[in-house]
Amino acid sequence: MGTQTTEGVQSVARALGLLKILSRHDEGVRVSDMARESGLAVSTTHRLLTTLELQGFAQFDPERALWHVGREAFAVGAAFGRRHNFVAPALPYLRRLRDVTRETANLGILDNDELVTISQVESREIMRAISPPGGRVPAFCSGMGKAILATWEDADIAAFAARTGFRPQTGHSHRGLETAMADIARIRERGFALDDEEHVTGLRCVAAVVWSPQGEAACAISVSGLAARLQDDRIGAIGETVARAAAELTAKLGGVAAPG
Amino acid sequence: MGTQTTEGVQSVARALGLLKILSRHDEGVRVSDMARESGLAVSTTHRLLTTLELQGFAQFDPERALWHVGREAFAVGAAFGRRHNFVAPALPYLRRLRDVTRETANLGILDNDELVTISQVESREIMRAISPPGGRVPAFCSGMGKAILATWEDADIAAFAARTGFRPQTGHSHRGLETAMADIARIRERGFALDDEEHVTGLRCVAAVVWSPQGEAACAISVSGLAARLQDDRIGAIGETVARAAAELTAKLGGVAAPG
DNA sequence: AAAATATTTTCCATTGTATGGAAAGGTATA
DNA sequence: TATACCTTTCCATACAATGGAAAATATTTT
Repeated sequence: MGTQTTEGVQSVARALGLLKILSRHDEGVRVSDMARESGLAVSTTHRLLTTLELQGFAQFDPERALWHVGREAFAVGAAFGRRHNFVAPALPYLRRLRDVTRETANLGILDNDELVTISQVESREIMRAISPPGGRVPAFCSGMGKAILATWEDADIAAFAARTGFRPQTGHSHRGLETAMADIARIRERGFALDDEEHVTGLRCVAAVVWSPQGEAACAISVSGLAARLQDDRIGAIGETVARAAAELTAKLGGVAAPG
Repeated sequence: MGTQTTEGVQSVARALGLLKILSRHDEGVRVSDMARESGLAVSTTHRLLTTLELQGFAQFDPERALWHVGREAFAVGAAFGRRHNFVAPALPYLRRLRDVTRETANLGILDNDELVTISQVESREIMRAISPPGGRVPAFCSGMGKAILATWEDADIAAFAARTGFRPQTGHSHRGLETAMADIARIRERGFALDDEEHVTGLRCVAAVVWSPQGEAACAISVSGLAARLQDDRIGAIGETVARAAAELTAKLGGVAAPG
């Protein structure tokens, strides 16, 4: 029996899984706990960790017998950050958004059909922002996701919906193409997207798209906060503020809005 | 024949190697080039890349048929950054060092018996700093490395030297314990270390250690520049400047210099 | 201090899984 | 259209990954 197409190369998938577990435990993890959490045999876990260590992706603290993420993982991850180098120039804009609105400002990209929050201003720590769960959201349940989708051709959006489904997160989430496209139309018209408790109940989010030099959506920025505070009468003004910040960031990055 | 103890689990080591290659090519790499660079069969390379992609560690751009580092690598690498969270608070001090000395300011840690430069002010990009080759240096050939070693017990330094050797990089590098310990003694006395073209010919570096709250060396900071510019008459003043910055950073981090 | 318990690390035969050649399926270039 | 190059899939084979068990360590209990 050869390679499983669903999982890829078994040992590699397992090792990467261990790496993910390590990244969730800043305080360090013991081999036996790793084995428990991953469901692998202790000996297998140990052998995979040793391999990760030999390559610098894991780090073992012999004093406390704890495993950590290693420097190579950092070095490799840095390459991803470099490719998305709009993060650093975006920070001043996010900060200003935060200061003006007094709400949390976010930056996200569409990756692997989901919206990933890459940066967020409040903690001011870039790295911190990505890992917290909730960083990945189905695109249709996210203001930033919808803002990016709205830049696509209708046919592409429909194909995307057919492929990924809607995966509604709350009672407010889209669950059909008609209402979603109506929302998309409003986004195009207004120049910003509203996530009205579609991801988390009680949370609203106003987002606008940032364009790349290629005339495609590079990322989106947003302001998110409690629905109780982000009430309808503020949405228009905040939406315009976010859209303006997005336009400024687009200019700063040398981006251009797609024609049409 | 079972697992090779030198390499660990073969497929995992290979996959991690591919990740490292990906991280060296921000512009993206094609499968066949990856195969060439790694020495693996094309089909094997493709299968491993697919596995990495399934786990989010690699990303495939179907338009251009190019492979990139994926978001999970970023998320996992972020965990390493979090553990070494003295990087962010150090930046203002590094900037000031750079401004005062007009030379490059660096921050490094001892990891895996080598000195790894984690951050460096000039580009202001934290992430950029770690990847460039030269980031890893044998501890005895580095100002920061020697500054950290100088905080250890003599016996520990000797054991370290016995274990790792000196691995001299230039004609000026240490290659014996006697001269190295004499250097260490001078470092302890003056409060800063001098790398006098011991790593790269023509490059000098002045470093001082930053202490952790546990009274151990947390990291080191340094100023590096051309030997032609960092001449003897400036070393004393720069050394004191670096040592002062290191002391301030230590205080900021709640660290304490070890007694004795 | 000694015994008991828990955890890490090594070993090894067995089997399942990773492998690379080859062929099929695509996409640019001439 | 034909040619060349590249990506992707398939498959029999052999080799490398596996997990149980034992050895070596560390930690806790008596």
